[in-house]
Amino acid sequence: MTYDQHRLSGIFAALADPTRRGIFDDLRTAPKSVTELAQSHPVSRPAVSQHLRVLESADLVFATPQGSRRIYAVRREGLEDLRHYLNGVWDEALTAYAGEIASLNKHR
Amino acid sequence: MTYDQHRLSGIFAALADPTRRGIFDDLRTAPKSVTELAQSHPVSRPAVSQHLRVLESADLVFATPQGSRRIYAVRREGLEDLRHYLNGVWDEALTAYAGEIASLNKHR
DNA sequence: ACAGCGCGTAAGCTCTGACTTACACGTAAG
DNA sequence: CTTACGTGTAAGTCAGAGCTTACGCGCTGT
Repeated sequence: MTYDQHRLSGIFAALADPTRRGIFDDLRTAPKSVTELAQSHPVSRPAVSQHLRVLESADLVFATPQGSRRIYAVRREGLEDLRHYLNGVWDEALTAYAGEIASLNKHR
Repeated sequence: MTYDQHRLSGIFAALADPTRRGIFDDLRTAPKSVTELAQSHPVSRPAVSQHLRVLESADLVFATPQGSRRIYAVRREGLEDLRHYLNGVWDEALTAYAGEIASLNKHR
């Protein structure tokens, strides 16, 4: 359980940075090389490499060496934990909770 | 569109920190006061206040003054943007993308 | 009215993270 | 083989995040 929490933090942190999420979103369209990504984003190429490292560590992206280039592509399964978390927030004791809120507002 | 991006970053950043997400998860069970939250988490009370401020800025939480105390509760609608984003990642040109991956693996 | 609780905020410290330039190495191409 | 390309990594800088203690203020209750 705690281990999943660590994974979740990794995913959230990876997607929190605008530049990095921009790269991720860019890859959602089609797989691309590092220099190709660097041209579409206002940071240096090493910065892109570092962002990709973070995304890869969070299992959100994977690389496929092709000649001297490395083609990066998104890994949708990496978002499953996030989806589980989201679902958990939504369908968790909804009615009981709504009741508490109601009584809270009533007493104020 | 870009404005939503900013909101998204706020949500991701807010939930990226383990302590802060722990507080949020704690509130999912039931609304609680600040000192109550501080007792359940290994940080000082002011730290909890600061975390709550971040969560509130991200529209993930709201406060209800009750006497001298402030009762915090989760705000599930605050996660809608996140849900939209998640859905967007999943059902976005799935077939076309799969085709690219296939040809990529073939050529390597 | 006055002592105390509950909370927010300011000030300050430390550590992480995003970025840069410089370097090293494998692959491709002449 | 040598030149150029594509990439990862090291080193260093700078801003910001998370935490603490100290303080101030409104509400509570005796």
